[in-house]
Amino acid sequence: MGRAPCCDKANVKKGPWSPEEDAKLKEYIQKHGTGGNWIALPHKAGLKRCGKSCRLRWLNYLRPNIKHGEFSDEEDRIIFSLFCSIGSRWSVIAAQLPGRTDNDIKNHWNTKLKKKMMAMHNPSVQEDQKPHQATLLTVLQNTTSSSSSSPLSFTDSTINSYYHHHHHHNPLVSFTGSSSSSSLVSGNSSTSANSNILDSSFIMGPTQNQQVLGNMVGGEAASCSSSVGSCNNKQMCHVKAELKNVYGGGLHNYHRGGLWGENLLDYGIEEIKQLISSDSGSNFLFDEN
DNA sequence: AAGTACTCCAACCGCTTGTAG
DNA sequence: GCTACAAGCGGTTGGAGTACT
Repeated sequence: MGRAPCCDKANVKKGPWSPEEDAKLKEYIQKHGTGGNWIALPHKAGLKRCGKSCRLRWLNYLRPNIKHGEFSDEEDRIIFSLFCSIGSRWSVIAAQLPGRTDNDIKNHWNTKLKKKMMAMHNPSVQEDQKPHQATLLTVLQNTTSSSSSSPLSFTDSTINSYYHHHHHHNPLVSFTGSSSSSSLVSGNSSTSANSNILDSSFIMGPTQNQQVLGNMVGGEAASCSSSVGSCNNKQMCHVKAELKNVYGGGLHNYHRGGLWGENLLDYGIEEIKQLISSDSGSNFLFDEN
């Protein structure tokens, strides 16, 4: 059986795009748009390419306002922060970074940020160890104990200012803390003691509904180690449902009765710290298994 | 200078999701 | 509700470029 091919592979060119092909595709789309049908587009545009290939080329390279080149520290911070919140949902992360594509961010993560994170997580860690093996907790701890000049250190003001400036709403990472201490969670001993729990856990809201904030794509319990796309666990489905809320219903619907039982925006940074470092036996640290 | 190892990124593959009929 | 198809997505790969020995 198997899946039917999306196009006639025999008559389709593969590999790098030539400048001529780029020009054809760009010209066609600028004139006629995509028409909502990528499958038919290459034929109409006179290209011997798969529709998927055209779509990818357009979205990742030819589309106007695409930003190429170095990622700024601020972008790094945002990517890192969102990764901690929702995992490898590159398209969602890309939506928060105007001009960046999911592919771009994914590549950037895999080639740069992953290593930075591993270095922070454990300087002696082997290169081939997957970033998934780091926990949200350790990341946060490292993050917060780093100097503010670190590319991977966050400030609530940094993130807030970014979103206020660009998007008004940040559904996934919003801190209302006014403290300049720049930490989401303090790296205190109580959190350290819970690291093993967090290794295979999701961070849960303080309420009993046990909805998922998001996972750190970590650990076997999460079973999302290699592919979120193919991950069929219910946590991921839940994240997707929440994201749907975010983008479909807006921020205010997102947290209400959702992740935290109330709007996360209503929490100050200190309260968030408390939530995270609170009683290890509570539902806050909830091991799915 | 030549060979090898490593890095980066464009592009591909195949699975999931959305939707029209 | 079911099926088929297209779009979207995320993981993976291949090759070009660069660094190292």
